[in-house]
Parts: sequence; structure tokens; C-alpha cells
Amino acid sequence: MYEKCIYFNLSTLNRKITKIWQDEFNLLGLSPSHGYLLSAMAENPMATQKELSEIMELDASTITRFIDALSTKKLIEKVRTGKGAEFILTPKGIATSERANQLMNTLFISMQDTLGKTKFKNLVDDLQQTKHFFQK
Amino acid sequence: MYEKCIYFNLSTLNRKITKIWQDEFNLLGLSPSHGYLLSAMAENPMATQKELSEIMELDASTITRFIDALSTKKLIEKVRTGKGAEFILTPKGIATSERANQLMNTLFISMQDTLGKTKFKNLVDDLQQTKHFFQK
DNA sequence: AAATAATGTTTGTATGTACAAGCAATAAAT
DNA sequence: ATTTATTGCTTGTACATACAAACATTATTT
Repeated sequence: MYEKCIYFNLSTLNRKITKIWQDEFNLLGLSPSHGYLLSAMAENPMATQKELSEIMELDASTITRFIDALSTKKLIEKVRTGKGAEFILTPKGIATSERANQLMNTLFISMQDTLGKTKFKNLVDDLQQTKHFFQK
Repeated sequence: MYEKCIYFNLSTLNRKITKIWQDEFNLLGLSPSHGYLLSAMAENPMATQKELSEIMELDASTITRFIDALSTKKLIEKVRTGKGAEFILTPKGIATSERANQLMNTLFISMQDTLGKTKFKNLVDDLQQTKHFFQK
């Protein structure tokens, strides 16, 4: 019924892909977003929450919640530094971020296999480009 | 950082497109999903909730909530018929469903303009096809 | 130095959606 | 006809996320 509708097809596909990611990340005891944030923090050790929110393209308040969750799980430690904040990954956090990276890679390969290498690449490229048409 | 990741690009784009849709549908006093459901009900007058959930590709329980919302807004009336249920759109519901259809069309045109006609079509087709690789 | 602005973070609240478990009604099997 | 299974709907609960407003800290102006 809504075959031509970008909103409908996008949100439907998004739910399906999200479900796959969730099921996998659950094995790590994390939601996909939490896993991605942790991995982003590992790769950008000096990043503030503001910067992390830009990397993740999420609202700053959302990052606050995620960081709370990661702290509660003892994956990171948060150090308030005046206006901003910095973070250190605990050993457990480092290990988990590595497992998250592996998982992302596994999922990447698996998607490539499912959709076909070029089809997959085209889709992702298109999504990425399209994204940029819409500012914050 | 996550340029090649389908999950990241898809969910980011989804949030952006959803925001555009939300802002527009708010003018109708509805969320996009509620608007789409109303329009689906107008077009499938005999559909049960189960069928609506298949059309919308949403969980049946989600349809229950949406129907509650549409009822509360007096856009539909619900008639329990034994195991299932049927619905009639109120005059206000009919009018609103028509405005929702118009809105969808306006947004379609506007997206076509923003992204370019063929680029847009390709993307939507790809999303639609990709969707089918993943069962319920 | 005091007042004001800018910036970064947090909190309250709201929304969309799923899943699991329950309930209600009909259908099938004994 | 009574039990059992199937089907459809609902309810409780949980999660991801946004927005607006508050708060805290630093920077700028006077």
C-alpha cells in the first residue's frame, strides 16, 4: 500500500535491521546504541559528550542517558572537568568495546552476504548521502 | 566514523525523515503512524486489526494502541464483533484521512524535489526490496 | 569585579514501538 | 457437550530517543 513512500519503507526497514542488531548486541549485554557509543569512546578518548553526540548524530541529552547506562555497567568512568566531562574505559569496557567492534564487522559481512556486495554498498552509500540532505 | 554501517546510516536517516514527517503531521494533530493507519483504514474498510498490522508492518499490540488513540480523538469508532473488531471512520476521520493522503503526496513531491527524481526512486525501491530480505 | 552571554550537561516528560503474558471468543477433537 | 487448541485483541512493561527547561561553568562585556 505504501510502496512508494520513503517514510514507510525506511521506518519498516529500520525496525527490521534494528531488531537484528539488537539480538546480536544483546549477547554482549548492550543495546546497539550503547555498543556504538562505547566503541566511539574507545576511538575518541578525549571527546566530550557534545562531540560524542555529533559523532553519533544523537541529541546530547540522549548521550547523557547512554553514558549513565555505561557507567552503571562499569564499562566507563566519568570524570567531570569543569564545564565538560571526560571518560575512561574500564578494562571491562575496553574488552567490551573490542567485542562490539568485532560484532559490527560480523554484521557487516553478514549483510554483505545477504544483500550482495554491490547492492549492499550502493544502499549504504545512498543512505549516507541522503542523510546529508537533511541538516540537524 | 560509521560510514559503512547500514545500521548507523539507516537509523540516522530514519530519525531525520521521521522528524520531517512528524512536523508535518503535527499540523493535522496526528503522528505520522496514526495518520498512516487512519488512511489505511479508510482504504481497507473491512480490515481487522490483524490485517491492519500486516499492512502497516507493525506489531498487533501497536495497532491496538494506535486505534485507542484514533478513537479517543473521535476519528474512528470501534465495534467489537466477536473475536475481531471493525471500524467506521467518523466524518472527522474521513476528512482527516483525506488530509493525511494529501500530506503524504506533498511530502512525496517534496522529497522528489530535494533528492532528485531518479535518485529518490532508486532509494525507495532499494529500501523496499531490501525490506523483503528480512522476514517478520 | 559584576552582569551577561555562551556553552555543556542533566532532568522531566513524552512518544513510538516491541515483547510477553493474559483474556476472550471461536473452532476442533474427543 | 466438554476439553483443548487456535486466533485475535489487550495490558503491563520496557527501551530508544527527542525536546524543553533547568543548572553549572566558563567567557565576554561593561
